[in-house]
Amino acid sequence: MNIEKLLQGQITAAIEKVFGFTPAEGSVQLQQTRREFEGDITLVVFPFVKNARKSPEETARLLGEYLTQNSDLVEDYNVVKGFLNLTIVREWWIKVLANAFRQDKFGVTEVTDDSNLVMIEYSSPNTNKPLHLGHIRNNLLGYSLSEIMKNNGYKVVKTNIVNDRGIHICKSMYAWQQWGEGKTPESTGIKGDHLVGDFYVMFDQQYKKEITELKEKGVPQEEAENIAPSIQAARELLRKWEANDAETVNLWKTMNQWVYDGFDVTYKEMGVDFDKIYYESETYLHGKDEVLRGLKEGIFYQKDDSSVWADLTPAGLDQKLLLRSDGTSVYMTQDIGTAQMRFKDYPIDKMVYVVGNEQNYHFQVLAILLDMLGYEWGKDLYHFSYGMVELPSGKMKSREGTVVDADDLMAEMTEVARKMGEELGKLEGLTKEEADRTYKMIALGALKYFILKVDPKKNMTFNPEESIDFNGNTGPFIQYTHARIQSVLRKAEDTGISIGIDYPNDFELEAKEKELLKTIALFPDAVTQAGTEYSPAVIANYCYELTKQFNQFYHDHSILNESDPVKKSFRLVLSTVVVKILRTGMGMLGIEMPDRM
RNA sequence: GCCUCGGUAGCUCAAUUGGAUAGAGCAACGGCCUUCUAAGCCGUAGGUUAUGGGUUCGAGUCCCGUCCGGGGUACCA
Repeated sequence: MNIEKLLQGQITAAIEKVFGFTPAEGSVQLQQTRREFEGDITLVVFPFVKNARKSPEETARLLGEYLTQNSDLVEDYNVVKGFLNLTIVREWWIKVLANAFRQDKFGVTEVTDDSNLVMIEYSSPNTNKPLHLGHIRNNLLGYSLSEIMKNNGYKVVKTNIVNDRGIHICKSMYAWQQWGEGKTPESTGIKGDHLVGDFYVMFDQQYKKEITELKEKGVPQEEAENIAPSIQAARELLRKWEANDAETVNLWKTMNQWVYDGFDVTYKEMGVDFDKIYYESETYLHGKDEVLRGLKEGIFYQKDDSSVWADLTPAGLDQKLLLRSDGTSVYMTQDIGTAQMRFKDYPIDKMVYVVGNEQNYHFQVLAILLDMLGYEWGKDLYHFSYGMVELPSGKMKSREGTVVDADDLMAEMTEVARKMGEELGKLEGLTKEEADRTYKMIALGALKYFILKVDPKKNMTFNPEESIDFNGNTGPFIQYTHARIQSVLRKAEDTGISIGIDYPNDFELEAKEKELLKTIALFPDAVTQAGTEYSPAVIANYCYELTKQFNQFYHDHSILNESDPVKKSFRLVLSTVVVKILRTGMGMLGIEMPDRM
């Protein structure tokens, strides 16, 4: 039950009664009362002053007077300029707490058999190099979004399309053939994805060298890029692969497997997973079939060089290539095939692609193409377009060695967490395993929160020089508060205090307690908003706000040493509910909450 | 060139979608541990919201211009 919705109805009725007109749809605007003013909920009265034919102050005063007299929710009011600040009866806030305490899953919508199914694609790596910071943002957003949708009552299928095929992996394969000396992850002790990535770098160095040499001989840049022996060799591998050459396919399988094994470790460390994995090598042929069908049905057209194109000028766009002149497929072809397979495999109500904003155009086109091909769900696909992660020096560039490696970053953060934890010496009673688990929890909490608290649509800056904070508006701050509450609750349990949710009529709330209750009451709205806006940041900011509120309360009022048993009981309920919300909320960000730290 | 997204405190980010005196954290400075975990709490300082106009009771938010930056505009993905 939502206080604003209830009030909206009462205020509409009040306006009709007091001023004799019906307010326009959506004109009853309610907001949280700012902390510097008295009151809980504020009505903006400007939209009504014209019809009320009174000054803003007078309009507000008359409404406030009426509501205080006639509403069971409003116990007092005050007017500041055109703002009517309403004080909600104390019983309401107590009821909110009791509700949250009793409910098994406060603030979330449970999934039922009738729930809509949303498929969320995220991660979708190339298999020629290890995951980096950019992938981390993608993975964290995708995982978090999945959790948020689940908590908004959707069935969720998490999916990953692995780009296992193409010129990029052939480059690593060629380099391995040239300079690999039979090296494997086992023989070198190097994680598979990193090993393959090393060869990709080797290829690039060789390729660059060849281009330079050719240019010195007077070959123009563009031609040099095209005829360099290494790129020719890589292309030859791609041709052999497409022709199903046994040796090539074997090497491809072997090296991809190294990468998958490496990715598995990274995903596990990051705490993300998938329900269904698609491989481009299996979907691209379906895409090709679809494009050829489109050609036969006159939806697409062919040029003299036999390349296949779509005419998107009716949609205000350009011409788009779908098959190369040599018949091989492009990125778009593959995505058409993947989409088709997915809709065959699952009863998808909504398809979400978690892909960076550099591909906005691609997904705009994909939606149109699917629509042209006759899939009614095509235009409904949702591109969850997020911003890039930049370094203080600008964009990350793998060639310049400025990429922040995912494995390294997580390991470094864990070390920082360990050092700090050992300095503070708070985990002394724990076994080494428990302490290690906690340090990892804190490190990942810091990293995940740092990334997810930012509006996903915006670019963000990451400075690898300054390690991520553990104080202030951070994951560990919230984790720490959770651990402190758990500690109090453990002690309460040990002493066998009974906690109840029935309070006498004269039970008074402290100011900090009421602030906390108001914030608790907002949790369901935050979950809903995060779902409709596809925004983990909404959850992160909410959790921070709640945590801050709790810490202020915790600082000012003792829980276990409170002499009044009713107050003590009330505060324990309050603490229990905060723990519950933080676990649910941070869970939606993929962040675990330690009981000690 | 064209399309598109953005510019908020020294730094990293908010701002209930057009509402009150633009808020947090970090960094700086000053307080608070004999008391439920100080990874905490309180305070000081920090802003012409890139810039010029417009719309209205009200603009960081909407419209137009200018400047600066990102991305896209590939027979790359």
